[in-house]
Amino acid sequence: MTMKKTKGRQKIDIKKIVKKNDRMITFSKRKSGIYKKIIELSTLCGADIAFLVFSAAGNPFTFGSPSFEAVVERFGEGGGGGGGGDGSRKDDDSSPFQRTILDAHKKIRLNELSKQYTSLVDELDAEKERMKTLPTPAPVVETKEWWRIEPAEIPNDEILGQLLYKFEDLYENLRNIMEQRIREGFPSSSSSNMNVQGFGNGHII
Amino acid sequence: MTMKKTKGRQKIDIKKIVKKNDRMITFSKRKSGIYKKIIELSTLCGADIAFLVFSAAGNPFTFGSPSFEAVVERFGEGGGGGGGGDGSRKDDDSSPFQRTILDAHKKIRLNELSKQYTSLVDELDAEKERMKTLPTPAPVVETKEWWRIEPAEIPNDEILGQLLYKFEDLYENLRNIMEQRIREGFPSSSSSNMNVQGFGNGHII
DNA sequence: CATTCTATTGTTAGAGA
DNA sequence: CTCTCTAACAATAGAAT
Repeated sequence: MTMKKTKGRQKIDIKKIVKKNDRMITFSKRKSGIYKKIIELSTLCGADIAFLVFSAAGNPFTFGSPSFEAVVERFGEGGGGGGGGDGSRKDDDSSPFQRTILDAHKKIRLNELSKQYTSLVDELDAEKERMKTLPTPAPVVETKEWWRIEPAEIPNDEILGQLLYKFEDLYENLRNIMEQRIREGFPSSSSSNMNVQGFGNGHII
Repeated sequence: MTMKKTKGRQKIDIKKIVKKNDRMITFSKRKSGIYKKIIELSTLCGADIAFLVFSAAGNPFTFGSPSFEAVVERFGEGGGGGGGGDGSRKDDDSSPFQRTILDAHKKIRLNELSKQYTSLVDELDAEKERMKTLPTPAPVVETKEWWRIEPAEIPNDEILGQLLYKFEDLYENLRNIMEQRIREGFPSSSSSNMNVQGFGNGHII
């Protein structure tokens, strides 16, 4: 007789998968499926997309088109967000948008934070480039939990020293930047025109 | 004769849809499709997801589970990001993760920025609540482009005055907070343990 | 931009590597 | 967690609202 090779796709209820292994498999496959959908939507419609997901185990994954960071930055630059932004598991692009004054502030604030983040990333990228030119390039420490770097994981003290120096240098740099920004003060809302360009349109470094 | 009611789904190439109207329709439908996929992935696997998309027209839409903002905040709290983070239209969760020192810095920074953003949002939410209790609740200004609020759109000068006062008050508040944080200084990397908890685990306000 | 209808294409559950 | 295979399910192009 002709046995079917597989049972084929089975209908499942949309509720938490109990078996850990099955859950991980589904997570991996469906995440890939969404990535594909994102690429398709971006390509077909010329949309910019950022996607961020934490697995049940707490591992983060980011994906974006044209790139995760570029889209997040664009969000900060004045694209604005959806509506209330409080809804749990609910679409927040109600139409017409409830763009309240509160939202305006959130955007202005996020814009500034994003700018700071962007310039820091640029600085770090430059630093990364400089370190590449070192005679003995420092081996990269690979840890799943970056905030728990054990001393034993650092190959040798020389490299550790180099890294610590770089860290302190960068912190110093950032501190100076923030102090300068505060001395300059924030623009006050003396006009109803709250264009974000008032915060400066270039990198702060 | 029995004419088919529709042509059914047609195969299409994944390239930019030329006809503007068709593109908008596809954008709307596929965006909804991805929202559904996100809810399913979140429910099935217990994952937290944030999704952000800009339409070709530049309109932003956010979606998330359990909520867009909660997931972004979690990202800042130490979840860390994917790998290199530079790839255009490419998955950045290469395995094993290339969690470089650069990434660690980006996360620490993002963590702090996110904290500031979160506390500002909290403050604004509280402010929003207080304004609700006013005798004459201020009508909300609805504009698609929040950064271009024309004076004519403000119902009357009394409400405008109220709003401007609130804005300046909030800016003042934030300025003080940032100055205080800078006086306290940032933790230096004197230890290899760079746990983000060093930045404080509560709101800064 | 959002929705509905239907035929058709695309995605994926289960099992195994 | 990732990847392959196959038979079912599920998403969606096109047209119209």
